[in-house]
Amino acid sequence: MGLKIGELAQATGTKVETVRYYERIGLLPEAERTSGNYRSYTPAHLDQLNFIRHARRLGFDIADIRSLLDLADQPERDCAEVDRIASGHLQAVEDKIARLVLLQEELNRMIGQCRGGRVGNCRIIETLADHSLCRSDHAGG
Amino acid sequence: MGLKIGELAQATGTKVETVRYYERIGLLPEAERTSGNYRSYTPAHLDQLNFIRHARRLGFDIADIRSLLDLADQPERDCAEVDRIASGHLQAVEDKIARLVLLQEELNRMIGQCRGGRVGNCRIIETLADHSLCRSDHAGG
DNA sequence: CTTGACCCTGTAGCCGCTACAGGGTGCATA
DNA sequence: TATGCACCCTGTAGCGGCTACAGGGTCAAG
Ligand SMILES: [Zn+2]
Ligand SMILES: [Zn+2]
Ligand SMILES: [Zn+2]
Ligand SMILES: [Zn+2]
Repeated sequence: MGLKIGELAQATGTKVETVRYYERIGLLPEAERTSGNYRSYTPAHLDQLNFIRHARRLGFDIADIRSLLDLADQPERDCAEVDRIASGHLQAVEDKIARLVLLQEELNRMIGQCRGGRVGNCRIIETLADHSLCRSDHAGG
Repeated sequence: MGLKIGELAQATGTKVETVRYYERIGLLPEAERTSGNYRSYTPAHLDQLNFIRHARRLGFDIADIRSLLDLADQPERDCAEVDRIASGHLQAVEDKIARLVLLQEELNRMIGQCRGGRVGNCRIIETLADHSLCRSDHAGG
């Protein structure tokens, strides 16, 4: 017979609750049940969960993973859509990095201007109170 | 009299609902009410909300902002704690950047290996299915 | 026959908002 | 005076991606 949920979880580095969550949202297909109502997983479940977890570790969101699983199920299709999803995600990652680097620079500047002493004279507090002391926009998003 | 919530929101680039949310969680002090039960904000509220929004735009979480507001209220104190909070946040930002750069590299590799064609031969799908095709750990966290 | 590790369902919480629904207020205009 | 409209009020639920219970059932070992 198949894997119990705990075995599947362990084999994929997932928490048991997360496996159940994936089933609940329809990301992982429902497993057969044993006579005692335990879920019983197949190697196909194992593969799919590994795919999901790997994609998650690469930062794909669940909607993207749904699409990717769907595509992976149609091997005859052109992979342009796969490429589009991956490239879109890469772009999002790059945007995030760019925003974080702006924050990093601004925080470095702020912290570098603090010479110790009292809060009343602290450049960090002053800068937080007044964005015009910032160099970059570190905008919103 | 003071500012209405919509005016305060506009003046600080905040949504009205967000202002009420900050009040609800105790981040922004409660405003006086007019006879018609409208909130009426003072310049002190304006300053504090600007501080909060700026800190948020710099990525500080609400717990940190609470501490920073608390410290800003005690100008005689040593600013070491301020420094500690800001440096801790900077460190978190740098960790995030490092993780995202790993993802970026791995995604770039994946995408670069796709030569078009069918999903059944797509390197992106293959890599998602098998982490051993990855170069880095792009770990968890 | 009991212990203890595992499994089940269902629900609520995390963060930082955002988005209603369903009502009240206040001012301008007809 | 009535009507319209922009704004305000409270309360609650939803987002994503889990995580953490509570309160019960199952199963193998000793
Ligand atoms: Zn300082
Ligand atoms: Zn700034
Ligand atoms: Zn491809
Ligand atoms: Zn990998």
